[in-house]
Amino acid sequence: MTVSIIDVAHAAGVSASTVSRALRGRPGVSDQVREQITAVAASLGYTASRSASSLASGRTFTIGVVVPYVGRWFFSTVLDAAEQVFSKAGYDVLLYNLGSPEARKRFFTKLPLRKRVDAVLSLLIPEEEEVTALRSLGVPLTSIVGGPLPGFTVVGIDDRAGAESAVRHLVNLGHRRIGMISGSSGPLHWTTPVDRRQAYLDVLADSGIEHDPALEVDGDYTVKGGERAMTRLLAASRPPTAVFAQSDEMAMGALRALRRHRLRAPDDVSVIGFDDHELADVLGLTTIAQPVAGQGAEAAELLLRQLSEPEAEPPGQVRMPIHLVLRETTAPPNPRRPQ
Amino acid sequence: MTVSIIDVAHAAGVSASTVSRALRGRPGVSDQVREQITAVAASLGYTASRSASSLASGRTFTIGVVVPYVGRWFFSTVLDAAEQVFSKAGYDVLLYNLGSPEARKRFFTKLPLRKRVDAVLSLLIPEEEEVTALRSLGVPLTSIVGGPLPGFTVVGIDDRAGAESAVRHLVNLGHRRIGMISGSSGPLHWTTPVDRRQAYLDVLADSGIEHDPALEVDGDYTVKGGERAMTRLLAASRPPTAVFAQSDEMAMGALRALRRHRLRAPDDVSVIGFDDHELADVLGLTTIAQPVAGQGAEAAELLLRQLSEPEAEPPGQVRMPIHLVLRETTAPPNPRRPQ
DNA sequence: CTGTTAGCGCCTTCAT
DNA sequence: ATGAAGGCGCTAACAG
Repeated sequence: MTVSIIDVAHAAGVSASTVSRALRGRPGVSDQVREQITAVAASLGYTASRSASSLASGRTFTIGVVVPYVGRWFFSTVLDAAEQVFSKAGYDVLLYNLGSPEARKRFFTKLPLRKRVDAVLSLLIPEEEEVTALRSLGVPLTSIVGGPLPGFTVVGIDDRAGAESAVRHLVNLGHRRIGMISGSSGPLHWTTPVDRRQAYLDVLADSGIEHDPALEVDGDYTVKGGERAMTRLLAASRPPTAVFAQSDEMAMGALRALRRHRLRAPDDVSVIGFDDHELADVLGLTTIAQPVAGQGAEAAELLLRQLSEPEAEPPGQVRMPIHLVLRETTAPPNPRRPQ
Repeated sequence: MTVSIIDVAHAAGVSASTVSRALRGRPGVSDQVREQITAVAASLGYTASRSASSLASGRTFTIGVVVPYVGRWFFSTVLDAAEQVFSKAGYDVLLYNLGSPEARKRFFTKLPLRKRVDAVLSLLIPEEEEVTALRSLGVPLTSIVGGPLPGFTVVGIDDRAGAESAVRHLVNLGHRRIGMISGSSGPLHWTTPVDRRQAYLDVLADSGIEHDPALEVDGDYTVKGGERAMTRLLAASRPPTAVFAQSDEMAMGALRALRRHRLRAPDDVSVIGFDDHELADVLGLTTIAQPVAGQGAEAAELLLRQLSEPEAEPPGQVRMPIHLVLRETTAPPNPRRPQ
């Protein structure tokens, strides 16, 4: 039924080994024969069975990509970029979407990618035992987001610096009551919320502004959470005149809450986000831009390099640049409103 | 190095075939032996090599998912839902992201999923030759979006009905000059833009409104395109008082254009979208909601059913329900503005 | 119920 | 530069 390497060999009048060598560009085949074999293979529509070649060679030419939520903009954007790099290099992508706790547990106990992948790209921050499980695969590991992780190449941004410029921007505009909508903590290695919070505290202290715990609210990294958080901030005895949201999606929720309260940004409250979400521009949201697709592509390339040069010491951590994008949701505090 | 089925067999004092049978839940193994083997396998951390078992059995337990742009909300949402269904059933997902024309051509000529998948879920509308290529795989095929396709199970919505209720909503509000931001045509089987346009024309005719070609502009299914389209509509000699955008992302672009022109929805122009994008709520966008994740899950389940019941005739087409979601961007035409 | 015997399709020595 | 033989790890028939 389906055409095998032997069919090609017969049709070309050579042995299977020669076909194998020829098609994979290995030395030991005369140019003429190689050309002929290539032509025959094409005309027969031959493709080597991945199962068979993996079994024989030990290489799978596929990369496992582990994602917490494919549906979220950040992750799908990273995945998109990474997949392009992998497929261009001839690698397939096995996707594992670990949104629910059950899916996640199932994945790490059964570890379906054992013997199935040449490398793993993780877009989630693994817990302690998950790290161990991944390491046991014995393949190169790269991760996006999060702090340094022994045995992993981590691609990310400087969260501290990003959050600093966000808060400093608000301070420079003249704000003194600055709220923060933060992300929930999560796993141990998930340093992002911690770093961004520390930067917030540092800039406040540096500017001689007293920190008011009432102005810090959790927004769960979601639009809905951001909306709830802003609602709580507005209900404070002395509401903030500006808010730093640790993600654009939470910032969008905050804008939504403002609209619901017949308030506007930046007239009543300034809002700055973090990420430069594809729709931040549509909403006119001022934010800290990070290269999302860029991180996916970079991580993928680093992984491929480890595959092609197994001897070379892989980088432990790579930082991508960030920058402030000024749009329309931040302005100096409104003098007509009470501070 | 890695533990094989023979290691387990030795450790358990049985043969490899018995281990194979026991672990896969096949009949012909006493409960006692099965239990013991399961325990031994677990303690050794054994997982069957997918390559080897696929090669021997012909089954791969993996599904190929083909996507035009993983980065776009609609597709990543469908993918998210489908992946969950597949992985719960013990299937892995091989992802192919075919954004660029080169990637797409490469995919359909090399057809890397030959002999690698048990079924294919396509989120793109295949061209004529692409349909042939997919059929040649000899596995069940399901597709999301698009018209009926022989040999495929197609899951989708009633585009006609959806667009009809959108336009009718505008008419009912009293609008007579109704613009449309449409999606570009694309491949032959891509009936969505055609259907939605036809519904637009039908409702206009049905309401005794003359169709003005100047009020129809292409928005390319993107935010930017929607913005450009709305800008053109506003420049018309007699601009529309309401606009139907064939997707929420184009509608968001339209809202952006309005803001840039110091206009507002619905005060100056009403805007209705299509999809119920996750951020439609944030923007207060009135729209036609379609079950996006629902379609992904449904398609995945139909595929699994075909796998478990190969005899049964698969459904040719499945329609999911849609409904109008009233929010804040539509209202009766403003009497203070000239029609 | 369990073990034995052949492959699945390819890659990799080792000869020639 | 090429061919022959063996094996990758597992499953599926066939015996017992």
